[in-house]
Amino acid sequence: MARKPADQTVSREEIIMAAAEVLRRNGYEATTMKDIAAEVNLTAASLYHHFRNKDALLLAVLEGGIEHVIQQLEPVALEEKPVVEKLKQMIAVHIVNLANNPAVGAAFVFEIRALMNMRIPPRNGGQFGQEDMDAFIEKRNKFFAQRDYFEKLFRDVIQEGIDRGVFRKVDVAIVTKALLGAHNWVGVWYRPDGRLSGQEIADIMADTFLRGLAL
Amino acid sequence: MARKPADQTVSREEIIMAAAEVLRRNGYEATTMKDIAAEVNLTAASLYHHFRNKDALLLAVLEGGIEHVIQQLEPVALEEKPVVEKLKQMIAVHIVNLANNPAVGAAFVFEIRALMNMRIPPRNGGQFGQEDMDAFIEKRNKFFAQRDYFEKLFRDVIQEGIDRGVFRKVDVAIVTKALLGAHNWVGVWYRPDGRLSGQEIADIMADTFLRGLAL
DNA sequence: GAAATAATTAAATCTAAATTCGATTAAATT
DNA sequence: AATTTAATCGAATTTAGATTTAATTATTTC
Repeated sequence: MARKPADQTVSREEIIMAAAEVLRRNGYEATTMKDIAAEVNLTAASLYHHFRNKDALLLAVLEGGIEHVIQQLEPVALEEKPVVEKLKQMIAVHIVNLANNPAVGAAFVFEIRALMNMRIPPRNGGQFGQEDMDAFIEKRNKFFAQRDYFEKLFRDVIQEGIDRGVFRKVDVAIVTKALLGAHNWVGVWYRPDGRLSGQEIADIMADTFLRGLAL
Repeated sequence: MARKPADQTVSREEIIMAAAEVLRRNGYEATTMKDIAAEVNLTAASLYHHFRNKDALLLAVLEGGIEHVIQQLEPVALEEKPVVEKLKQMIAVHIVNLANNPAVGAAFVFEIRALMNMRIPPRNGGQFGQEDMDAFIEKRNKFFAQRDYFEKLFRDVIQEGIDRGVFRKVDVAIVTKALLGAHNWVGVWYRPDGRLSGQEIADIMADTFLRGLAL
């Protein structure tokens, strides 16, 4: 036989979402292609029709996540408006994102290391050609650049606040790491059925953090 | 042959430290027994003389870490002194710990999931008896209890500050998670050769956070 | 210094997981 | 309707890695 009779066909996007969810539960290394496939009612072999290999699938999860956040964050960060408002809104965007998709958020915290340490070419070599490797490495580097840019968006706004005399003179690098650490952790502990919504959590955190920055 | 001639014999503690370091680099699932063994100039087989299996080794890393922190944190948390001072000191203890041993700190952030999802008995079953499993599960539960207790120490001090009218009325659960998230992240980005010492980072973070709590 | 114990190793086992392959069916195009 | 392209599967391949075993040497202990 081949192909399940009555069932729907599965899209690339659906696989990425499913992968994120399985990754959240088990982590990259502990997740098997079979696990991911099962989540969308496919066999492991079928996944290779959509992604070159497991690494490419992880990268796709992370890429999708960062692009989505940056796309929402950038306009706010670059807008001309009071820094306090701006930062408050950025915090909300980030945390609400994390709450809406904790799986992707958790991947950010947990799986970036897997991406860093990834052996290229992959373990068994496979039919990976030089071009495949180059393409993968380029995508990966782009991802890291976006991650750094994401952090920079926050850092720059905090710096702007200091320059404008709205925030006190803090160590911007450290304070930014502290803020993002608090955020990232949300992706780890947040549960959709919890007491508070993403927006409520964001408000509490923004409030506390902004008081910490106030003169 | 057997046993290296002139070399020193390796202790359980040394293996635990080595494991933490390798874990920090690669993560639990991606770390092989061979990797850990190499770090202490042993073969993989030798590790089984010191630990029942890979899981037990991870548990030992985490156990050692939490016990060490709690041991330092508890006296401070339970001491009778101004809450502000107390919390400041607790933050310093935690962060300095993380900075002194980022490997263990990173294990906390990254590897707890591996411990949660761990299949007992382990993959190939091995010579694991019911007693072994029971012992492992008990140790694991104890670890989780300690982790919760650790978080409670911080939560209680923040609550105390509110009760005494020293801190404003914040959502204690969320604010505690935010604080610990910021801390945990230190274990991820901190580098011993970086610009600031653990104590300096702690001071900056404590300062910002305490202002966030102030009335 | 013999016997027990601790630490180590090489080699063998055993399994799970990534990936490939060839066949098959569905859907879209021409 | 014929052909191409997309999606799927089962089975085979390959490999790495955890764990076991049996042997070897070092260190205590009596």
